[in-house]
Amino acid sequence: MANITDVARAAGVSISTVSYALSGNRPIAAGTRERVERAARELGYRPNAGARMLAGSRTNMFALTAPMHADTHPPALMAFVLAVVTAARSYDYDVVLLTEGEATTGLRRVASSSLVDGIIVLDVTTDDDRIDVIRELGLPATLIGLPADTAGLTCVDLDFAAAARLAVANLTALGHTSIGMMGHAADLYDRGSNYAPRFRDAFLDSGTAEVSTAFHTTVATRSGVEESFAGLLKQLPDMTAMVLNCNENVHGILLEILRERDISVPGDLSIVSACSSFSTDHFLPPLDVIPLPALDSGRRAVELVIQQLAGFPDPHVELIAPTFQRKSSTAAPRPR
Amino acid sequence: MANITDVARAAGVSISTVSYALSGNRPIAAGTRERVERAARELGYRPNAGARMLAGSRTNMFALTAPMHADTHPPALMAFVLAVVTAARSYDYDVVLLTEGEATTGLRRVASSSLVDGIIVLDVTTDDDRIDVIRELGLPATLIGLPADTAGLTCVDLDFAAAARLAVANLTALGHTSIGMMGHAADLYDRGSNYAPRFRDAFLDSGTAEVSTAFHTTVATRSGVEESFAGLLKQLPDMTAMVLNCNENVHGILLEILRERDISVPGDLSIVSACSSFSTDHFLPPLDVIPLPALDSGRRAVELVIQQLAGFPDPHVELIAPTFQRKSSTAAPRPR
DNA sequence: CTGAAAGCGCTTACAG
DNA sequence: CTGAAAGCGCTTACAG
Repeated sequence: MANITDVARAAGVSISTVSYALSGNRPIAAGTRERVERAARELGYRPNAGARMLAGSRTNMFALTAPMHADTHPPALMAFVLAVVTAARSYDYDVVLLTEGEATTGLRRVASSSLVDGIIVLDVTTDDDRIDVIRELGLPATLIGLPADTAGLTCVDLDFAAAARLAVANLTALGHTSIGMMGHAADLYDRGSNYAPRFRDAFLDSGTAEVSTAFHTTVATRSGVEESFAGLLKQLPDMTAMVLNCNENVHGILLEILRERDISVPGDLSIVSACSSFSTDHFLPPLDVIPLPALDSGRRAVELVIQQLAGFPDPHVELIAPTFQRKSSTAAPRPR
Repeated sequence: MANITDVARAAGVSISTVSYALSGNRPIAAGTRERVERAARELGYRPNAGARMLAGSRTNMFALTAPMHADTHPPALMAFVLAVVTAARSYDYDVVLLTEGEATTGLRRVASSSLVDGIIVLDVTTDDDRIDVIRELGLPATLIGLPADTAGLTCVDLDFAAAARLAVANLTALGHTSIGMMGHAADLYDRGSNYAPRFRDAFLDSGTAEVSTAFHTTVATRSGVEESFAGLLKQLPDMTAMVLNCNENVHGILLEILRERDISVPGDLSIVSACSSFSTDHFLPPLDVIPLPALDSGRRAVELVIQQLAGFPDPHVELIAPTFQRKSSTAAPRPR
């Protein structure tokens, strides 16, 4: 493995010139830079990571803490993880993964050993143990998700309330006035996560004198979905549209039930899938969707850590605006 | 952040004694070691990661290359990723995640910058670009999955052929003689992955004069599952048992179809779910399952890299024996 | 049983 | 525009 001395010798310059030429940290004569670059290329030189961390002010490493607990939807978590890694690489950062088992201790460890320059926190819950550690460490960090107290923290998240309003707005624009929402399992609304209640509350608040809304939790089984659907129909006998904020299986089961009962989508019932981490294209019909923006969230989280590293702390909460993707599952309600 | 000099001063010893006392790399008087340990604890000392990498022969970092392509089942990938990270941590190793976008270049990069001591390769396909790079780099590495040519490589994988035989053996032991297999989508058998065909071939080879077997690919939609099921019944009109080697949605859809047709499980039809990365407990009935051993695979992959680091290369393929978990979806076939 | 010192490979002030 | 040198914080042969 060629080191900086080898490159300097090959290029006929000093090692400091090699360092500066490759890092761009000071102006170098064009000819010199070219000779250095060629020598580096020919020798397959890559700066030693450990030496760089030790000598420089940056480690070029982020920690990504990605716990996996009962409520975690693995595909969604995976999407965020990949988004963060990809975004980090675009800034020449590598990502060290920290798991549930070593959540707070892992953060302390990577921070105090100066392994990482910054931290990205995934799947934040309302009262998350990791939050206090993040505050205490004072390292650049961005949370994806909202804890109860965001003071002093930088957070990115989908605007779940706006997503609910957007779903309803699209349906009311088509003429719907009776809209049911099939939600997650009940315990998700009681436990630490807050995205589910944020969506639900904004959905219910969208109800007006003209537009009736109703909400029902859903257990992700056949009977659970049947019960949820029946519960919504009981509250809204004239329901012509549904907003789904629940997992992929529930989507499939619901469409199944509708098919059996000859309720056509979108003829008899319009459906919008909201905050979904999966594609809705394989459903019959493909469902209109407000996607969970994993890619945007990951990219933005990385950008915000990079900004903090550049000396602009500016703690704040950034809510990502939802987008509506029209597929084939919404239409005007049938005239009565 | 306290460094080794601070600890040495506090403990009244030299920095080499601190290093040796904490690493255990040479015998230290008990009293001295205790003083050093206390000083380190009180100062919250943690060796600087970069300095350690540079001075030592180890970086205490692994690279985990986890591509996500069309055939990847995200929850399964996530399970392997978490298993590897957890296992690595038990050896005081951190894991840097490499994604699809930077598969081969990422491996070269982390290797030539001496960022990692070893590599774990996930989701290996038959002709995987990363394999040549792994061979070329010569770093300790373990693949989870089997490439076409395993010469010189260390590989861990579930014994998919044994899993197929185990599924069939459990069913024949109950008296079944006509067993259908619902497989993945057709293109998975044509493309790079080899676990799917390994399972299928061993399944079909389990057929004997007494036991008939049939296989059908399955598209993960309602109509796809119906078609697959019909295809199996056509080949095996007396089918009394099924082996599922397909994704979670197909499981749910199949059970749905059976319920509609009043085919009871396991009364009329026994079912075994094979090589599944998800729990089968939430199905009605909970399905007997041969789990995909993500935890074991990850742990074993890490152990094998650690062994290579210790100077025992010993390239070989290690197939993990499948295990059968009885739930409530198999029974003796109804007497005709 | 312990210490003084070399050296790992960089980055970056300090000089010219 | 470039170089010589200090220094980052460790590990580990070398000495005693």
